[in-house]
Amino acid sequence: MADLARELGVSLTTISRALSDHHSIGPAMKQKVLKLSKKYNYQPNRLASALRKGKSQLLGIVVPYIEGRFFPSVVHGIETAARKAGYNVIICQSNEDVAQERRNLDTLLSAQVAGILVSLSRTTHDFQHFEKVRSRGLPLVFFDRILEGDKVNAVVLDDQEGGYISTRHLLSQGCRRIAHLAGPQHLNIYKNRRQGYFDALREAGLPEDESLIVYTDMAQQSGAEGMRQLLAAANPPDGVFGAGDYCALGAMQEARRQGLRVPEDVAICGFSNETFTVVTEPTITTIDQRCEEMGQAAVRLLLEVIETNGSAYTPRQVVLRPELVVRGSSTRFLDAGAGPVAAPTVESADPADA
Amino acid sequence: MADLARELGVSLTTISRALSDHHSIGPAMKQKVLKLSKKYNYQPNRLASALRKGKSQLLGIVVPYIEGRFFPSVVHGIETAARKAGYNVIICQSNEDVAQERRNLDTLLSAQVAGILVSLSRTTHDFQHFEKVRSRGLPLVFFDRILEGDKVNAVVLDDQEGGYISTRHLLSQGCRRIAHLAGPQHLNIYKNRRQGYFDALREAGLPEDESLIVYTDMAQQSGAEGMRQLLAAANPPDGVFGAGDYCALGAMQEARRQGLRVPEDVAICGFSNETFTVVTEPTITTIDQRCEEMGQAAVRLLLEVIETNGSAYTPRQVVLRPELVVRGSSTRFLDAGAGPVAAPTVESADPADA
DNA sequence: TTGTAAGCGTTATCAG
DNA sequence: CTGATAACGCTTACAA
Repeated sequence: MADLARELGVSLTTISRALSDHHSIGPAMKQKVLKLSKKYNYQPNRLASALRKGKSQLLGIVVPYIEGRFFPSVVHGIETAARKAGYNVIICQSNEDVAQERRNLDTLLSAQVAGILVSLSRTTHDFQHFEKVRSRGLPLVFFDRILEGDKVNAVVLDDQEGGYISTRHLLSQGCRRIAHLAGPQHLNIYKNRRQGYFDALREAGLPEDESLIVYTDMAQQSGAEGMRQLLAAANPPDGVFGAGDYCALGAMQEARRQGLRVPEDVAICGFSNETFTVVTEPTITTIDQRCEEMGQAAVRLLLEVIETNGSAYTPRQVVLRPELVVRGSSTRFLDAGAGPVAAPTVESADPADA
Repeated sequence: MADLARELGVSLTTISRALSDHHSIGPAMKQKVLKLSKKYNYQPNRLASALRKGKSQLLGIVVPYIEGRFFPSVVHGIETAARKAGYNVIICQSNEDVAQERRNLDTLLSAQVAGILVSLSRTTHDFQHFEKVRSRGLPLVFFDRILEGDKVNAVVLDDQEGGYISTRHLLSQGCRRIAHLAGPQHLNIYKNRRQGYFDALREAGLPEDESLIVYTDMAQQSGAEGMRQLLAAANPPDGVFGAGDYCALGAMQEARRQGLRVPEDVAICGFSNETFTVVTEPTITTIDQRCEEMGQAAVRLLLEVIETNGSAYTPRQVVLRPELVVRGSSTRFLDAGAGPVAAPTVESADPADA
């Protein structure tokens, strides 16, 4: 900047104003400055700018890890939305460890981020370490994994709705005895998915039948075992709603192993829209968690808080509607009259060149 | 810091020295400062520090995107290694677009990162936009997707070796007519995988038989079609090396559809160790690309360059050895005498709670 | 519309 | 071992 000022015979201030599009700057001068800055390949030093302004253009992300399908997709959504708004993101992993999560927060505070997006580690049971963040008035938004009961900004998926539309879909496909492969009930997401399942049954006038529920650890093998158990019963199910894709897959494989046809003899739905659901035979009907949208919504909410800076902002919760993705494992015939359900999507698994 | 100085009646300099563990500081004073800084919950301002020192503790990453299996895993490796060395990472996506890649670089330069890690976008065909980086003397390391012929620091996978060990494994399982589902040959990775396949055949005294090679676009469906073609021939293969997991899966499904047993009638290997390879029936033998290690190696290399700052550093290429992961689709009997090949691994697909 | 000067929080230099 | 001071590159009152 100093070089430009010297060469144009103006002050640093003028240069600064021209570059940052300040209102009180002549268009002629602005053009001159911009042109010269191009020529000199000027790169603004955002550190200096942020230091002076007391606000950087960085957003901090804390996630348990960056693997599997869910978090990378959310991060992808966050990065994309953040960049669009002129922000960069700095990523931290807690590795499911509160202590590391605390250190992550310190790091982000030190980096003077403009706001923080967090999905809690599994070992986080209180908000103590977020007090420091809050006391600095640093905007904070949680996504997916949150602690209940606290008034915080958050973006979450409506898991209950997910269980509901999934079960409803099975009903619409003619299933009348629908089993549920449930997850650990101390985790909210699984409790809610189960509740949605109950809701749909009740709505259809069907009884809650505990013998149709198998509690699993969500693994493929556990799903297969659950299925074995269900099929061994006197009155086996004609539909299965799995709380996750892995256990749904295990169930499907077990059913086929026993000579049953999927979906004709037993229809199956999973949850999460894992990558593999599109490569199995048949492909698996599942619930999409709107990972990208979650990231985008989280950024949107965060920017809102950042912009309404200072003024008392009432914490807000954004609840995303899950999306039913109908595929082969549940498609007995095209859906009719069961509400807005998409026809089987044609999806191609896109192999990356890596 | 000013508060601490006032309260302790010493100068800012002393505080700074105590906090940054400078040698010329009394242990007594150091303790006092550290203690008080804890009490006041002092957070260093890394922006100010970086501004003054002219070097931040940030590493920049530019990847085409953060999805699928490969890039998230590499990023995970990078983040982990970087954090261990006291660095944070800023992530940018190029979305396979050179123009965006250029902007990403500008962003990172502006953020005053200490070094940059890049995996090139598919539309990048020259290094022009990296000149700016190089001219600033900013350390630069490429990984996975690089431009050949240039002398740069890079970490890549030995794809040829991958094709070689995969084919060799099939040979060791008794296969004698091994087909190859090849990828687009203008991409180096696929050309190299095919070359490794040839190498293994030649070593075993088997001829290169073009009728055993089908060129695919790597998609599942394309693999199925390729398999159909191969099986329709007079002399069908008893083993298939697919250049990717998706096409290998398609081939496997087609073989089973035609009543063949996998691996007994035809053994199959894929490439990339995609997540789904562990949930199929049978599970798919594949080549692991060492994603984590690639990230770690890239960081290691970058830090080396950063540390040997200024002095002429000769570009170095790190070549990672791919790892054969033996699973059901190729295991006819336990391997013996074919070199160091792992026994079938017991892996569990770990469903995330999300 | 432009310029002057102070200052963001830290560290390097030089002098005690 | 400690302190005063300048400086990193940029922004912003305030003054002209």
